[in-house]
Amino acid sequence: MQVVPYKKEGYQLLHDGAICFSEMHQHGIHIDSKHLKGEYKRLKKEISNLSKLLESHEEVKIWKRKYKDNFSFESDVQLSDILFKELHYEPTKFTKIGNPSVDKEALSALHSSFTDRLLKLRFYSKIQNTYLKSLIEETCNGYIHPFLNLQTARTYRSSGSFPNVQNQPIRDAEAGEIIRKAFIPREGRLLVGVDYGGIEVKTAALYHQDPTMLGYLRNPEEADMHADFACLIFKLDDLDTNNSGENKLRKATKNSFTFPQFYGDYYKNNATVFWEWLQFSGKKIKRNEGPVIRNDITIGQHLINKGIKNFDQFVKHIKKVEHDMWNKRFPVYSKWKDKHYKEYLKNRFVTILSGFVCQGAMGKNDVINYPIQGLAFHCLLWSCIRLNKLLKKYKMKTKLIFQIHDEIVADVVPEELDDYLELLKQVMVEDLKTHWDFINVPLEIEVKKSEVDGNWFNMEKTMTYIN
DNA sequence: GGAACTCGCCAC
DNA sequence: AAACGTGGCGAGTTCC
Repeated sequence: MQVVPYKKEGYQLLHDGAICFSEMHQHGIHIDSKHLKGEYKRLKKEISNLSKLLESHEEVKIWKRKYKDNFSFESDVQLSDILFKELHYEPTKFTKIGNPSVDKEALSALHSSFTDRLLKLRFYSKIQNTYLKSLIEETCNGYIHPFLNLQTARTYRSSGSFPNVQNQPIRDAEAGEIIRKAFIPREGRLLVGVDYGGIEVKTAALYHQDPTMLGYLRNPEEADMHADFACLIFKLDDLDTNNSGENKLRKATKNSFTFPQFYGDYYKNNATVFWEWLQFSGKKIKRNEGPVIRNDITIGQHLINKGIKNFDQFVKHIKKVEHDMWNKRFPVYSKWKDKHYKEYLKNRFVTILSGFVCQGAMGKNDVINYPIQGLAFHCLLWSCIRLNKLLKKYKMKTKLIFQIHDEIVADVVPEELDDYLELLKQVMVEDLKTHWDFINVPLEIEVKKSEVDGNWFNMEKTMTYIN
């Protein structure tokens, strides 16, 4: 599989992008070394305490007896051997090549104090070895200078390395706090992050032009796609986003159904993920389970009232919603996917609107996803290049420092903050649409900022802007 | 002692 | 018929 620019425009984008990223690389990110070293020490102690506690478990005694000097808590091979061969636990999950899995899900399923403790150790070890350690190693005179690569991803997205700034923890609050507090602005400055809202859904629409989807994107005040799907899935007449339980259902729908469907997932997986989200304990739905919705009833009770009493019935229902999604709600999107894939089978390549060709052996999901994902990133790349040029042109001291696919982070001088925000609006929302006139949906940016001398963990939402 | 592999897990 | 897209990286393991 190969991706190449096929228009001069595509080539130019990468050329300018490489220069821009190399300047961001030179700018570097200010790092709180004291915080890093303190946390590293703290976790070392934490891990050592957990190790000691683990020694008392029967499983570890057997493990150590068998592996002697080679024993390691980090060895999945050893762990798998002890649990499933020595102790004869029943595996619930298997790896790609068919070995019993010892990932988080598999270990949690064993419900033992030993595996719970081991998972905790593994979590701290991940933070320590993957994040703290590499940040400490890469820090030079108080700064890291991470690489942002344009030559590696099949989709012509970017990647990051030494260290990879694109996968720093955030979803887990504890890990996020430990790591992101180390990312700080230059003295007397603040960090400002800006990201494009829903950019992949929008770039998809630029290809398929489904009228229903265009409607959602053009009327964000009146139409809410995720809420609409939540209503279908949970058999609700409408959804009240001010009700916290119902808002949870909307979020679960977005993460367990709508987005996975766009990436090419299917109803059976969706249903399984929903079960986790809703925290349903067994196959049979119980009256007292799940988030509480209006009139103080649980979603468990509500589903039972609507005739969905167990997992199998729920799966069948999701299958129906999936069918409705692609055949009734988004038939034009659906037809585009088929047509686009057939064209690939005929030509053996597909093009990206920003001026690239994807060619070679690809699966159906790849053929559909690459042009969408690539173009979404190219929107950000174009903005990065333009912003960087204008900051230099206006002789501003504010610097772009890194980028995460649909987000740009800058180190901002407080006196320049308002000007920088204006630049963001102008470039990311207005100028990009002029540059690529095929963008016929509104663009939206969301801006977060830290305090002056703050950090990347404590970011506060400051502005959204839609055109 | 390094290359290539597996597995697990972090991000968008 | 098939079944979630893109990456980086650490630790352990195996092979040469």
